Amino acid sequence: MTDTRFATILERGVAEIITEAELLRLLNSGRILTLKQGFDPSAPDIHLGHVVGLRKLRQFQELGHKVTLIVGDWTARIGDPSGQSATRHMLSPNEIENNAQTYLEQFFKVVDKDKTEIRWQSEWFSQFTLDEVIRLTSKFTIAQLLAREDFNKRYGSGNPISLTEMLYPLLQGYDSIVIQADVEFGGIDQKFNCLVGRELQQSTGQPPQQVFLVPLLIGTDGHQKMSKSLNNQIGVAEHPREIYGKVMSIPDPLIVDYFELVTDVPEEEIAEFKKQLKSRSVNLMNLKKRLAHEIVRQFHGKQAADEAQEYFTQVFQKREIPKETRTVELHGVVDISGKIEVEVQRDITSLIVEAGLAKSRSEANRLLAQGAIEVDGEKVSASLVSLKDGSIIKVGKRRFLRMVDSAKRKWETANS
RNA sequence: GGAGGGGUGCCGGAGUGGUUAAUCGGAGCAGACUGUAAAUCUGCCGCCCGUAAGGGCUGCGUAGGUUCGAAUCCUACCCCCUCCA
Repeated sequence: MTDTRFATILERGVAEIITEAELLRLLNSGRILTLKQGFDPSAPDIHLGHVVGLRKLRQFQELGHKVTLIVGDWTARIGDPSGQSATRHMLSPNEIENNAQTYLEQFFKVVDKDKTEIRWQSEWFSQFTLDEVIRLTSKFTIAQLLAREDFNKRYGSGNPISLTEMLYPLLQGYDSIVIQADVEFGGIDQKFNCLVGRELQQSTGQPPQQVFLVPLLIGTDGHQKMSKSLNNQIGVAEHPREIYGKVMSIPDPLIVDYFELVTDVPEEEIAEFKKQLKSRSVNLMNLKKRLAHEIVRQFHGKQAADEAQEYFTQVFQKREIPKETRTVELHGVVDISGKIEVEVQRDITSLIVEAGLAKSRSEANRLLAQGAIEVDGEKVSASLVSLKDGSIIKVGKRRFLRMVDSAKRKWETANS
């Protein structure tokens, strides 16, 4: 915009900035800004949806600013307002601690640890008195809270809203006062909560924080925002192959969004992609492979990304057996007298249940009946199958198992 | 304080005495097609035993009861929601 130095940071992957002019002024002031980011330790796993905002934090850090990460151990205790039947159990201090730990590990895959300060809500909320609660709540009216879209919808349609849900944004806002946040980051769905922080800061004479809202990333289902509870997420801590595969499975129209929001691929290149997509002069699958590679590399390094790509090509495009497969001991190939039996009969359904390729015996039976099980490339229909050392069992498209008989191997080395 | 509505499988939501492991939709899984895309078609979709045919167990908020038989009827209890005050 006005300043080319901040062009990318203020334009790419941004849903809304409140207020942009003020934020620009702060950026130009030369002051080290306090960037606020909060999280509830109730959901420790970070997925690509979170990464959109975290990447922004990172970009600000690269300009020299400082992140203050707030561990919402108190808001998590109240329970995030979203479930109707959500019988949310109180998190134990232990769980919170563990969740926070997991979260931090993943958080610092994106955000610079050295420029981050971690604060716990309990530092201030555990001392909170009723007097302070009353003072805090007195600053807001029901009408103000009902202005929030989701509350309003629920209220209008006769759905319940609990008091603690109303308290939630106030607590989050209070955090901003304590750490004197200059900018709060969040997804566009956090707009209301962040704005409450602004109001609260003003009411105590603090300059109001700027609010930096990023778009919500659509999940692998192609419709709804990425979220763990919708099971359409791609977690940053997932296995590289898994991340790669999940990216490959996103619907095509999402490709450009993903490039923009979760990769560093330059804007010009993305513009080129768009052009190519329009004229259909690019192979979509290759573009997607590039995307998947970029994303895996970001969290697990180039080597892992290469490996995941190779795996994908091999297993899904060429339909080959992956090089490394889980192995399972196949007993009984060598009989008591030491003679080698070439094959052994095994009950395939119980075998794949034991190996964890199917959840239950019933499921295994179903898979068998549906022709989803192959042994050494041959579809299996009876439950008794002949296996030998080195046999490969394939269940569905992507579950593999290699049978190994170490006794046989030993026998062979001993007799050679 | 008063009145009313409701608790069914992962989710939504039918079902008011037997043919109900429970209609239907979504999600999920598998097969065909394929680019682990989209679209489409087909099948599956509680657990256990059985190669199979088949059998057993558990299940409609909880606990009892009526009945040859209950998600469905009765009793008590628990929980949730809405409206009025």
